[in-house]
Amino acid sequence: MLTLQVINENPEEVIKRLAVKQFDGRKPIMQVVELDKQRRETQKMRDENAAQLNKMAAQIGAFMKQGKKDEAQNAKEQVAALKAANKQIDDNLTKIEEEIKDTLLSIPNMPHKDVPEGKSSADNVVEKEGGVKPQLHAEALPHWDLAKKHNIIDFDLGVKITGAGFPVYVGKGARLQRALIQFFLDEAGKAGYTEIEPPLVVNQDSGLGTGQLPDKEGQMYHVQLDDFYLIPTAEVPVTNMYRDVIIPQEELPKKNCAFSACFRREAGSYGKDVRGLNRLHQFDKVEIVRIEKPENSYTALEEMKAHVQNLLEKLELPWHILRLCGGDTSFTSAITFDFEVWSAAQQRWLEVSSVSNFETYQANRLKCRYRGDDKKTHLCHTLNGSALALPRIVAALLENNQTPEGIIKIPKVLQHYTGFDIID
RNA sequence: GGAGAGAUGGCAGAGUGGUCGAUUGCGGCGGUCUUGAAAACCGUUGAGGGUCACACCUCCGGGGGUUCGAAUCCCUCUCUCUCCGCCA
Repeated sequence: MLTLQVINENPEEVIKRLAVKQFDGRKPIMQVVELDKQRRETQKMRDENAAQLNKMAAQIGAFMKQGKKDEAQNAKEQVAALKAANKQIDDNLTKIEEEIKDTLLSIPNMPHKDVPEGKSSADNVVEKEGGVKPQLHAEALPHWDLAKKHNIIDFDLGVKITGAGFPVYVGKGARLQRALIQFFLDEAGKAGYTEIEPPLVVNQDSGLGTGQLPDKEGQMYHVQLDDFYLIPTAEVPVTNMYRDVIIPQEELPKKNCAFSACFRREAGSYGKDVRGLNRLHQFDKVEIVRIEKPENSYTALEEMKAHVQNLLEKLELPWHILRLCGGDTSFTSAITFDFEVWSAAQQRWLEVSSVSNFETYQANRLKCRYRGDDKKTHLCHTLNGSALALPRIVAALLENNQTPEGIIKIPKVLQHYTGFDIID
């Protein structure tokens, strides 16, 4: 969530920048400013009463010690009246604080100044591209047909065992998954990211910390018996490692990577967009997460983009980078770049990575801080990106690398991991 | 799952109703001494709110209660440890 400090400093500027995200912030921002003023006044009253009460309690203690029973009794009666008054103020203060928090939670992150105007994905800007789109032969198949033909991914079996969106990878298909995971983790390791194997279920506090809760409650699988949530991305457990932590500044940046299965309910999705591997309820992903000092976070963001680009180039896939417009940038993000790969048989781009800088928005909720040269605590910047999500990479690899001979070629860089160079 | 013990500042560990936001040790930081370092000695060292700055307020796992007054008593939740059982 945004900090009160930023909002109080220049509410008009905040409103203006939120408008880039197609968010009308006037009402909530002004409400926060007003509520915060009330909070300060109310707290002042409460504190003064509390100080008075503390003083009298100490006095009573002194009277008791000296055996002045009457004076003590007299003071006790005065305290009772004060206490009743303070209870009222205290309740009021709690109410105001809750209202401020709820309002703050309803306000999205401010977009960075480099985020382009725009309402929807149609307004995203292609920033950079690379690779060559392959020309497929006449009998080329989409990946779901290829998966069936070569018996490497069984969607029907997944439906039988669990339901739609939970494919079963078989033989070389399973091996390819493992190869990609290993490849991505190795590359992240080489780039200086410390590998984490996180829990796949998290508690409510963690969901709140990274912003999945309360607004995206319906998108996560909820284990009701224990009140746990299946993670939609490793970002959740990994970023929450730094919840309620003050990091010595010499330990920054924190660079972590993690492989995990990801679980998403994807309520409301349907149609051709969800065919085959295009959209799943369970999928594999390697995530990179960084905790940075504010002055370094945009350099870090560029490094992360370069890292993802490098992965796609090594996999020899046609790619491009989208700079998301305000309307398409997520609630918590200040700026986001999406990477898409060209799926030759489907003749469409598939999103395989999303790299974002959240600046202090997540850190404020997480209370993730560092101690600066001034010996004071400051909020960190948090960033994350997929590096990479598997299913659509697999879709593109299968489709783009199929040959007229009816085999699928494995990119060189993966052969060492798969142990085979073709799927026949 | 059964029985018991516990949760205090970066760590260790006192504190069982009154000036305790918390003894002490370690660690950290600053200084004295030293050519430099170590040792020794002195000082300092939690977070948040509030203020121009002070004052002041809140926080001893979370929530609630008793009391003029709670780290200390009561209720409740969560977590940790030990023993037993089960088990990849």
